[in-house]
Parts: sequence; C-alpha cells; structure tokens
Amino acid sequence: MTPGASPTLRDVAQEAGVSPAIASRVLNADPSVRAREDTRERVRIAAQRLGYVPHSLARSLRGARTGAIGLVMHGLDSPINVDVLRGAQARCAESGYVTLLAEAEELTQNDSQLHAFLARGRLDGVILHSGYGHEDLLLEAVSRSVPAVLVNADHGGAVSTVRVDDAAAAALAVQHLLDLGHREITFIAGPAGSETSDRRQSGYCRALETAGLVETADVMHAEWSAAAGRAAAEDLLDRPRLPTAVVVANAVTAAGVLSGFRDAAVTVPGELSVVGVHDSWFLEHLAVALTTVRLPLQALGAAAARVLIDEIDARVAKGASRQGGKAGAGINGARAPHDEFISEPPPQLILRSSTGVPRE
Amino acid sequence: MTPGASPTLRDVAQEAGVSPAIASRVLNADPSVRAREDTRERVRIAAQRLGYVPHSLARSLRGARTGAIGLVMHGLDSPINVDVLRGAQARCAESGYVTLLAEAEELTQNDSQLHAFLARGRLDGVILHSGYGHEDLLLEAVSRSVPAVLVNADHGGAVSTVRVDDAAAAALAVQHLLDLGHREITFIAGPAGSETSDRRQSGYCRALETAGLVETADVMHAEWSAAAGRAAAEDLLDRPRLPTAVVVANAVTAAGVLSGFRDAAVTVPGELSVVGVHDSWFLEHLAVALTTVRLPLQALGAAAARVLIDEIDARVAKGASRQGGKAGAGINGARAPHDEFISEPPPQLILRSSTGVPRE
DNA sequence: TTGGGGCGAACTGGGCACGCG
DNA sequence: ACGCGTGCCCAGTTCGCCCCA
Repeated sequence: MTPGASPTLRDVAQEAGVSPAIASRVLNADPSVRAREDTRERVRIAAQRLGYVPHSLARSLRGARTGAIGLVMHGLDSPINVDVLRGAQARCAESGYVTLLAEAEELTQNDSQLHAFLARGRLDGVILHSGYGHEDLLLEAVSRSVPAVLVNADHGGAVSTVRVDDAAAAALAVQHLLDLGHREITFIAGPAGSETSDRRQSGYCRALETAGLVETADVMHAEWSAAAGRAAAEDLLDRPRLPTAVVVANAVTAAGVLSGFRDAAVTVPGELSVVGVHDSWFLEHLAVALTTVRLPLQALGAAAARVLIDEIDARVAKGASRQGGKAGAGINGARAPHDEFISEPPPQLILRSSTGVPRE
Repeated sequence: MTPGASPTLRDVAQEAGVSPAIASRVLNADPSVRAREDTRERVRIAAQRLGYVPHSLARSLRGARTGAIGLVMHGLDSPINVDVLRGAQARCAESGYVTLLAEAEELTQNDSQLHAFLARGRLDGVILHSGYGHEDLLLEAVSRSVPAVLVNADHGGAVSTVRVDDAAAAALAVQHLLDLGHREITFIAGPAGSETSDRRQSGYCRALETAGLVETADVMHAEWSAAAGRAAAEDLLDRPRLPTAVVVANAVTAAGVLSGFRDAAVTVPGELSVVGVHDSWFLEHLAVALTTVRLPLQALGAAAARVLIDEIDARVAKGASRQGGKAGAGINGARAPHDEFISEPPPQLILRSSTGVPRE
C-alpha cells in the first residue's frame, strides 16, 4: 500500500496474513464464514489499525444495492415542501441510505442533469414530489430506470404513491368556520391542474354539502405562492359582495392573502375570517396569526421513504433468489404499486387569531 | 445481453462489431482515439439503438471523480439556510455534479450515518454549512476524507471558506436607523459562539463607533429561532428603559421579535423600529412587514460549490499528472485553502414597514 | 517502413462460488 | 469437515501492442 492512499481490502488481508475473501467475509460478519476466532480478530485488528473504510462504489458495483435514494423535489422556496423533503431525508438516513437531491424544475428543463441524476447504477429508487406539470415527463424517465414513489399525486396506479388526507383537512377548516356561524365561505384553491388542490377543493365542497350549503360554494384559483395569494385577496375585495370567511388551500398562499387584506385595511377576523391548510413555524408570525389545519408533512416524506425502501428490499430479495447473475429483474422487479394514505396523525385544527364569528 | 437488462458497454461494442475499448473511447469522444468515421458512427448508432447508459459506479471506480458532492446543512427549518442549500445544489447540478444531502445535526449524533455519508469513493468533496457547535467534529471527519468548503464559518485557515459580508450588513442596518435619527439601538445577536453572529455584532459596533455612539451599544443574545426572538422581545420590554430601535441578526429571529412586540401591543415602527438581516419571501408578511438587509444567500451557496469544484478539478489534474496509479494524493491534493468573500451583490437595504423615526 | 486502425488485457475494489489441503 | 485461498464477476477505462496496407 502506497503510504497516504486509503487502504483497500487487500491491504487489510495482507496485514492480517489472510486472503481478501476471508477479510471481506469477516468484516461483513458473514454468518456462513468459517474461520477461527483468532483469525477474525487479526482481520479486525488490521482493519482497525489501517483505518480501513470499504469502498462504497466497488461494493455496490458488485452488489444489488447502491444505498442511495434520489429525492426529486419542487418548490423548495416553500417551507411546506421543505418539510416533506426533511421527513424523507431523515427516514432514508435512518435506514442507512444516503439521499441525492434534485429540483424537479431543473431536471425537466435540463436533460443532461436528468441523465446525470438517473445515471445507471447511481440510485436504488426515487421519491418524486414534483408538483403538477412536471410529473408526466419526470415520472416516465424515472420509473423506467428505478422504482419510484410519488408524493401527493396519483398517477393512475402505475407507481406507488403516498398521500395525506387533503379532503379531510379542507373539510375540517370549513367545519370550523361553520361552527363559528359562517355561511358564506370562499375557497382559494391552488392552480387548476393540481391534484392536491383538487382534493382539498372536494373536501371543501363535501363539508358544505353536509351542511346543506352547496349552492354557496365559491372557488377561486391561485398559484402556490404568497404573491398569488395577495392578488387573490385583491380580486376578492373587488367584488360587490364579500363572503364572511376564506379557506386557503395552502399556507404560503394564505400568507399573501393576509397581507392583501392588511394592505386593504380589511380586519381579520373582524371583517373576514381566514383558515389555511398546512402548518409551519411562520404562520403565527403573519400579519394575523393564521388558524390552520395541520397536515403531517414530515410524516408524509417519511412514509414515502418507507414505502420506497420496502420496494427496494423486495426487489433485491427477488433478484437474489434468481441466482444473482444479470438479475433480469430490470424494472420488472416492481411489485403491485402500493398506495398509502397517511391518516395518523389526522388533520388537526390549530387555532390562532385569524378566525372569529361572522361580521354583524 | 439478457433481454430486460440494461445494455453494457460490451453489448454496444458487440452490436457495433468493435471492441469495448473502441466503444468506450468513441462514446467519450476521446480526442486521442484513432478510428474511421464509419466505425465511430456504427458505435454511436449501436449505443443509441440499445439505449445505452453508462454505469456511473463502474466509471467512477476506475476514474478519479465520482461526480457527487456532499451538502452537509444545518437548520433546514429556516428558509435562510434552505436558500444556501438551493444555491449550492443548483451550482453543482449546473456543473454536472449530483448532490448528496445530509443534516449536520443527524451526522453529529449518529456515527453510522456519518460513515455511510463519507464512505470511501462516494463523494468528490463536501460543502459544510453546519452551524456553530457542529463544525469541529464534522469538519475533522469530513476533511480527512475529501476536500471541503466551509460556509460562513472560519476555521483557522485549514480549509477553504466562503462568506458574505456580515459586518457590512449589520452596519448598513444600523446606518439606516441612524439616518432616521435613532440613537439608542439594541442588537439582538445570535447565540454566543456563532461566528456569523459575532461578525454581525462587530459590524453593529463599528457603525456605532463611526457615529460616535459606542457607549450606547447594547447586545442581547438569542438562538436562531422565532421562539427565541419572541422571548428576547419580552425580555427587552421588561426593561425600565427601552431603546428606540432594534437590529436583529437573523430574519427568523426577527419574526419572533415582531410577534413579541405585537403581543405586548408595542407598535412598530411607532414605538420601536426593527431591522433584520437576510431577506426572504415571508418577511413582507410578518406582523409588520420587516425592513431588512438582503444578503446574497443563494450566491453564497453557489460560491461554495464553485470553490469546491475548482479544488476538485485541481486535485484531479494533479492526480492525473502523477501517472494515475494510486495517486498518492490522498488528502494532500489540497491546495492552499481559498477564502472567498462574496461582495457582489453587496448587502442591500430592503425598505418595508418596520422602521421609522424615533418615538417622541 | 511507417502509421493508421483496432484489439487484448490489466486495472479500479470488493463479493462470492468453488475447490484445495 | 473445518479453515482458508483462487479466481472470476461487476462495468468501464486505458496502456501497450499488433496487424496490415
């Protein structure tokens, strides 16, 4: 071993006076290895003394697993999405996987980045939280090369998904307002085309329906951004007749809505009550501390990681049973897609200062 | 080639009727390859038809580069730190590197995660934005295995660093208040021990000094969190005598300060002016839209990536010139550490609603 | 003879099936 | 039968050599 270079398995073996095969199996605690205790000890000592660290690439090249999971995220300017990321990352790390991070926006616009990310052999699987508009392209490219799990989007059952109960969250927000006596509640949805937004909207409608107020349903659309929320608030205030309350499908949008109301000197909750969906640290610091429905975002990310890791394990097991070799598995190691619904903890109302009884 | 399995270089070579050696060099556009144009064409066609994707692990195993950079971040619950992450990630992706994400908190508390992350051969380098308290441990472990760049922390010149002009930012905030006529300005610093906070504090002091007001300097400490900011605000209000303005070393802390003032019914900027450091989307939506000094956070992350990639390139070049082999470089491929100061764009005052003339 | 064109084999670092004493 | 080593495998990269016009 050249001094200064990191030691290889052969170096360790030589140092211990054994063959690389034995060294490998001892260090990996292979239960089927037959070696005298003192031999094992010599190997371990040698590895220790040389500061041996296995070469992860060499190991994964031979084995079936790389130990890396790709996280394709969108909208990292929103703490909401960052929470999902953190949940997924933490869960992966806990299970011994490292995580590769990529932005959906970049990957869709830049083929070379997409290819670098999906390069053969780099990833065991991918978690895709890509927002509406990116899924089709990315999902196809991704799921062709590795197992994938889709977060908060449903893609026709071709791939596993995890979701929170968006409809229940919106319904809970509406119910809170109904309980306060509101009867005219506007829903500020996300952009048309977003499945998450659609599910929240259907929860809103369902709650109104249950209360016998379907005909009062009133939906506006806004992008998932504070600026769009502010614009939506301005549009709303331009109307001749105002509702008494607003449910906003997203906490970041809601921040903008509140600022819009503040700019127009509309008091909250005096003149208008506002409820948001999601929970995050910044909500209590907004123009008015925002009442919201908390959804388990980190748990969502963690669940995605769990489902994906299960699939990877299943595929590896299957591949192994096929005598290794080229493990024809290809992408066909996929089991039936698993759709998971995160119902624990359930959506929870977080009461702050933005809701009250209707005006007059 | 077994149908269903992804094609290897040998498959492509066979399909094109050439040896793997030629196929490799043609596909990598090796300038020193000598092959007829029609041979090259056959190879390219074959690769195309088979949908050949090179195996990244096999390639990096032989080569000097893995094409992966580690991002060790802390405090991803704060959008401020996320901005740094995004800047670094984007810059890495742009240069063809994939990024591995890890949380400093997890890595310090969990040796097995640290080892998985730093496993030999996985990373070409690491960007460390680890917050005070984690550096020592992590930096040592990291820089022993790969080149590293430290973000917004100075570590005795042993490793490269990138920084923004924290002192100038704080000074700018103070100057703005001085211009408005304030003479009693309290600084709410970060936790004791944070270098970033220390630099901002020195900027605060310097500005007061220039104005001949050193003796009015007044510093409080708070963790980098909104809750700590709120507590600091409460402590401040408990005093018999209040300053007329506050500079907060961090935007997230400032959010809490503003909420603390709101809870105590202290009007901003009527009774107290507040200026924060950093800029982010949520600041205009706080209890009072916060005037801040913008620092180029994404540029900071991007600069860290650039510096690191330069170092990696230098090391690879050096290794190559040494006839390859075990490239004794070890960690010694490191050049003299490079300390970069991001002065472009300079700190910029973003005027919102939280500052005004002193009371009375 | 020379040089253009292409191939074989060794090498990266480990894992694992077999086989030898 | 126990204990251990040999050698090929993964998928590329690259150096040196050979062959033929």
